[in-house]
Amino acid sequence: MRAAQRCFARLGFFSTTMDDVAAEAGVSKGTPYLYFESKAGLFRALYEAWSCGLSEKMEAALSSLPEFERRSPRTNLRVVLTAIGEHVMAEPDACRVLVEAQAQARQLSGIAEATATSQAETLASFERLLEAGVASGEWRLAGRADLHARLLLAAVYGLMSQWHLEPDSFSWAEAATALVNQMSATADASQLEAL
Amino acid sequence: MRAAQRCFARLGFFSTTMDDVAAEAGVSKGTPYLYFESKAGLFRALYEAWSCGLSEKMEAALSSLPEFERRSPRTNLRVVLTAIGEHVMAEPDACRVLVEAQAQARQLSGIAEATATSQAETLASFERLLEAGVASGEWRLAGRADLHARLLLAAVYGLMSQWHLEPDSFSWAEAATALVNQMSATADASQLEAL
Amino acid sequence: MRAAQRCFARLGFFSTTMDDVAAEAGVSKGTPYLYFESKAGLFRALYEAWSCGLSEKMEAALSSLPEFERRSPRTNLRVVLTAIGEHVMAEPDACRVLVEAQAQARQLSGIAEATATSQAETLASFERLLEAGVASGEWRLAGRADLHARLLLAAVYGLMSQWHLEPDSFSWAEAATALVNQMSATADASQLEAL
Amino acid sequence: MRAAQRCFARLGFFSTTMDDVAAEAGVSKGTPYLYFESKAGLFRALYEAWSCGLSEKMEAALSSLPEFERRSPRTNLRVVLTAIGEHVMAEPDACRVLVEAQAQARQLSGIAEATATSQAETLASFERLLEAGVASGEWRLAGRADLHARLLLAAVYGLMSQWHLEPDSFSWAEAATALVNQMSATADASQLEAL
DNA sequence: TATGAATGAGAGTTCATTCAT
DNA sequence: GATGAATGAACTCTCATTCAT
Repeated sequence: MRAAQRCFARLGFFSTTMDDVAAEAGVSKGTPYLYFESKAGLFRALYEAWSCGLSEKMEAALSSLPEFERRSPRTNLRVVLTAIGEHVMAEPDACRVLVEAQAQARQLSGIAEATATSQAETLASFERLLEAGVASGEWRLAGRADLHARLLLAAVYGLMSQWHLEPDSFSWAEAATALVNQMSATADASQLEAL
Repeated sequence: MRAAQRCFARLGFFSTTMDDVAAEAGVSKGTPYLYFESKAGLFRALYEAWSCGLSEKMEAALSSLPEFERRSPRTNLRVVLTAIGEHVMAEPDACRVLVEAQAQARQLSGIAEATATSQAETLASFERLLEAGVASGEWRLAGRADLHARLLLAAVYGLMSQWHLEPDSFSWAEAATALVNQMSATADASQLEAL
Repeated sequence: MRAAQRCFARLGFFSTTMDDVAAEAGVSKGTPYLYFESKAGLFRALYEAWSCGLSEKMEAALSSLPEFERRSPRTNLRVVLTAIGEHVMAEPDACRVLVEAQAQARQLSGIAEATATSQAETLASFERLLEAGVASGEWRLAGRADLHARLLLAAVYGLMSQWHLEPDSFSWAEAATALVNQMSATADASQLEAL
Repeated sequence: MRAAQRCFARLGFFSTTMDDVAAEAGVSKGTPYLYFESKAGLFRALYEAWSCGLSEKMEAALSSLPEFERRSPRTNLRVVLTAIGEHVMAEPDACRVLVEAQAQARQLSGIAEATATSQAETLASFERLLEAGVASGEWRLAGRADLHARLLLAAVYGLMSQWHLEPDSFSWAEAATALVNQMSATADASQLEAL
């Protein structure tokens, strides 16, 4: 029942009651318990579904294209960020669930591990992407790929966070482009410096 | 009672009970109500205290130095990011409160406005900073100062968010340096392009 | 749950806890809230049920008899007072609820209007009754039907009030008879005076 | 501190807090406890003061006049009812306290006995008054002096009760006159019947 | 499979009362 | 005598969860 997502997105985990969820889904109070162990379990399921979806989309966006290695790292990064943006904008409610899950990770049983895993995955993806750029010789990051990956992750998470509060305050596409430019410029600058 | 901060930081707003707060503070259940209207009021007070402190530190870090205009924008940015980092690291619990407040802004009565205000302020600070760099002729951002300010904000918030989950997973100082470098490189690149 | 009535009757609205009510009803703490919005709502429901019942009984006692107009006003009044007496004695606990509701009308949200309405109704009933007696030519009240109606109401309420404190201190039937006699004598005296 | 009276009159015993009382009196929270044992004690003191005052006024109104025995029972009754009316209208707040005390007598520790005593006294006063009328030969009540005394008490209490809810809904003076007339007419009628 | 009445632990909050100053 | 900060028991109400139907 992904109608529960709407509730969590609207009210947050703690302010949503199971009655809300049941009502939104058009079923009775006991029904959700037939499919989910508990409120927390339901939330976790939602979180996991979407964060897996995000990972998959990212991977798909990259690896499904045959000439991955030969494309410029700029393009690769843009593809990934665009995939994220599309995923976010396709399901704003899921995005809100994710933002809350991340912020509450330490309080929500079972979420902590899930977010840790998911973050680590995303971080690794970014890192691979950056290192591929370095390996191709086009970028130079002076051994800080992990640091820049983390900055990317931070920026992406920060953008999602702002976006869930005020969806119209900025354009994901522009922000993504700017992020790509920053990263490129940084890599190029390192290049120049190194010369 | 900033001992309440520890509770909120440890358990989050909703999982913290007023009994927890009272016990942590070593007083009895009714006492917090002598100083704060409600649980939400207490949380709001904590949030506001720290986010004001943050603004002040940022402003102080910049404006107290006489030669603001003549310093390089790189330095200015570093000073600000360092001030933020120090504030965060000085009071990790407060930082956690802020991260939660931001994520829960729509559910916590009175917090929504406060976070909006605080974000807008920070955004404006960053924008002024970037524009000063542009005005000095050292930086060039092709009229996207607001966009880059938002990216900065996103990155900072994202870093805080990661840091509150795993304080030791990266170094604030390094991340700040990298951020400064990114911004500089971006500005320089725009410079070059424009030539 | 009219078992709640027993609690309110025994302890009064403020000294009764919802736990008391639940225990008396043999259900658990939360159950009453499935049927009543709040403690005040429960009380109001009880009050309204009984005061409606009272009105109905009064009306029924009078109007169901076909020869209303032709009976002596003495008889009519006695019928009404007897109906009240029976209602009171049938449910002493409800009577106590009513007495408290009346006395606390200004403090109990929602009760004020209800009591005002209920009193106005009863007053109007009494007035109609007295005026019917006047109209029939048997009684004469020199245009003070409203005043005497109010005195009747006061006496009835005063009797209920005393009765709820000490049920055995007097006999409703005798008191009712005496009231009828007073009213008759008053009307007859006005008659005589007027000759 | 009779300023407490205002609070109890306005909000009722249970809805009045000791803070209200202290604030109304312009002293601090602890001060009332220097003069009264407890909230209930304060309430009791108020109740007793006024109900004693009422008794005294009634007695004074009657007995201070030398020719008590020779005056007509009509006049005596009117004097007493007028004394009550004046007492009520002089201190509406006290009247409200009394009405509540009566209604809550069974819940308010120490009030039950006080109201019982006070009611018994008033009842006895009325009875003496009626019996004096009988003894003088002017009235005849066929041995029901106690019953009529009780009706008088009920009417008086009922009037106070209505008056505290809507002070302007009727005139005490008129009501008192009507009551006197009722009683007289009743007595005269008994007289006639007996002839 | 689905229901929804019932549960009961536990939350936030109030307030009469105390007592060191 | 007067204060008012502190107490903590007790209250109303909520809601995740269960289970007989």
